[in-house]
Amino acid sequence: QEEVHDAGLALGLSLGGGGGGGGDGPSSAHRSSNSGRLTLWEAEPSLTLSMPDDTTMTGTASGGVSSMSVGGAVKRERADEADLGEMVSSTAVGAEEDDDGSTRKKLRLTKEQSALLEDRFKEHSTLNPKQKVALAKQLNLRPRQVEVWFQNRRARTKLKQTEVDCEFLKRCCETLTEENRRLQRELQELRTIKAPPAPFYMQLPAATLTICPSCERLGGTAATAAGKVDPDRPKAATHHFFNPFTHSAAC
DNA sequence: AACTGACCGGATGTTACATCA
DNA sequence: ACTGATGTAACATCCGGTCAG
Repeated sequence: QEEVHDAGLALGLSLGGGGGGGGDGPSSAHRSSNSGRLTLWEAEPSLTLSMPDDTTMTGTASGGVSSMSVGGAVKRERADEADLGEMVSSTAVGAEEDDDGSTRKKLRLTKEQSALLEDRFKEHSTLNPKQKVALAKQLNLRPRQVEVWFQNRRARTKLKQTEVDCEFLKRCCETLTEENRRLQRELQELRTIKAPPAPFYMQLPAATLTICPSCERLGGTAATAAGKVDPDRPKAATHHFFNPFTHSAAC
């Protein structure tokens, strides 16, 4: 039955009850996670119809536990994946017992395992299937464990980064709030200064407003001709209008 | 309490196959 | 009979959330 099942999967055939139904009980599909499939980074055209290392496809089903979503669309292999029956870490400790399937397995990675995983994560936060299998072999772990470790690591790294970003934004917000308060106070002070009555020149037509009350210089052509005004500036900007707030910054 | 390995459910993308015009 | 488009099933992988040691 295993052979038929695996062969069917290797050829991409869907067996009646396969996949979903076959997911119940100890899984017979002890395949590498990407076996029989051509992925983008595996540019090997023959992979779609061939199963590399077919001899490993008959791995033991001992300890195999599989889970399946309600809809049956997704089946996960919690059990050993291809030829990994012996890959359970001999150094890791944890609840290996799975008497009724309800106890959650949990091991503790060794320092060496963690260090190597961290190193690889620093290089790349994701692994392709080949890298995953190779790393699992190197660590004496199941590929699934390596995969889960990377998933958790990504999630927790993202969480930490989110916290850092949140803290940064919080400080930005505080800074801006304080700045806003300061500017509001400044504005309030400026507004409370008794504004002088509008000078007579403010009531005159714009064409006549050519004298700056602050410096008493003529604006327009006269000032420009005197070399007091940047000739590149627009002509309108060369007029010396009185600004009660800035005391005529134009001067 | 914090950390962390494992799991679940949903989403998404890929591939093979079946069907139909 | 052949072909391209489309739908479906199976699967892998990822993520967010959660459980539990």
